[in-house]
Order: sequence, then C-alpha cells, then structure tokens
Amino acid sequence: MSDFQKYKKNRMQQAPEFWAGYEDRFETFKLGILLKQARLEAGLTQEEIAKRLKTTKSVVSRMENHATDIRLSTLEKFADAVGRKIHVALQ
Amino acid sequence: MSDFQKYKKNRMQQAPEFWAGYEDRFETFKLGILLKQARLEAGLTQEEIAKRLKTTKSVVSRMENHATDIRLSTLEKFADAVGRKIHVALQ
DNA sequence: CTTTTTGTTCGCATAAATGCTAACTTTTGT
DNA sequence: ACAAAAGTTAGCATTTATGCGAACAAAAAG
Repeated sequence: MSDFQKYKKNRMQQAPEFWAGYEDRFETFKLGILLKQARLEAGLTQEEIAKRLKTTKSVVSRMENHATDIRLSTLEKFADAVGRKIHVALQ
Repeated sequence: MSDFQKYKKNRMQQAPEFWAGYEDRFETFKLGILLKQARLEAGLTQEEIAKRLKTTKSVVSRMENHATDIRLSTLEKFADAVGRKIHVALQ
C-alpha cells in the first residue's frame, strides 16, 4: 500500500466528512504529502526544515497538512531546504 | 535563437537595469515565458484566455510578464484554459 | 509511567497575489 | 495612413497565503 493510500485510509477513519470535497482539493493534498515525503527522505524534522526556512514548525506543519494553496516561491524554498529542485511543467 | 534568448535580448536593450537582480527572478520569468508559449501553441489571445478564466486580459498579461510569484491554483487554472495539466515534481 | 521530542491547530497580523478599470502602446490588417 | 485588435501598464481594492506565538496532542525515548 502506498504512503498516500495509507494516509487516505487514516484520514477517512478519523474524519469522513473531510473527504466530501475530496476531488477539489486532491491536487493540494497530494502536494502536501509530496512535501512530507521529501522531508522524511531527507531525514529532517519539521523544526529543522523550519530553521532552514527561517520560520517556525507550525508553518511547516500547515504546508504539509492544511495548505489549500501555495505559492511557487514557497515551494522553491521548501525544495531548497530538503536539497532538491522543483520542476514545473505544462504537459 | 530560442524564444527566451530573443526575449532577453529585447528586454536588455529596453531596460538593462531591469536585469540587475536577474538570477533571483529567473525562475519566474521562465515560467511567464512558458505560459505565453503554451497560450500561443493553443492559438489563443490573452483575451480568450481571460474569458476562460473569467477575468480580464490585463491579468493574463501580468502573469506572462510581471508576475514575481504565482500560486499553484492560478497555474492550474491557466493550464486548464490552454487544455493542459501542470506537473509539479521535486527532483 | 514520565519526560522529551515532534507534530498539530488556532487566532491574529502582515505581506503579497489576485481582480478590476482605464489609459496607453504595439501589432496586425486593410 | 488609418482602424481595429491585441497586449501592456498603473493604481487601487480585495482576497488569501504567509509569519508568528501559544496551547495542545501524539509519538518516541528513558
């Protein structure tokens, strides 16, 4: 089972109503999960990311969970913090 | 000569000081050019894009030229308007 | 079980993208 | 040369992401 499937299963159990508008928000959630994955793969805590971004852990948590939208610049900063580059394409 | 090189040459002639902080803003400019290319490839005017986005042509022009930053949701809408999908990856 | 670390959520302030109108410039077509 | 279409820019209002601190919850370590 993929990380995303695990995540979704977990979320659905805790808050089914949360997934009512699921389709609308799918892309952003997928992104949050992507960010979390990248962070874990880099072996970093939210607080360590926060320090590199010169902000606080609450900000990082929100990016990974609640963010409904995000700026490209924010994405770039996060990518830097985990030692990666973002790639945006229209395909 | 690529479209981007043409663009840069043109810009430099008109406003050299504009390119002082060039590196900082490179990514966003590249994106603006990407958007414009996508629009032209779709054979649409800014006004046609604007109509599909339920906004005005000035907004579209700004996205292609002056935007210093942009939200993912805005990018998604633009992609929809030109019949494409955006793809974001951390690599 | 207790402590510490890590992660989540809320409320508010601030900064910045977005939406719009109007005037202007550039390009295209005749 | 003129007119029409397309694109640019500036100013302002509005919306929304972002920044931060504090209280709380969950997980890990001892």
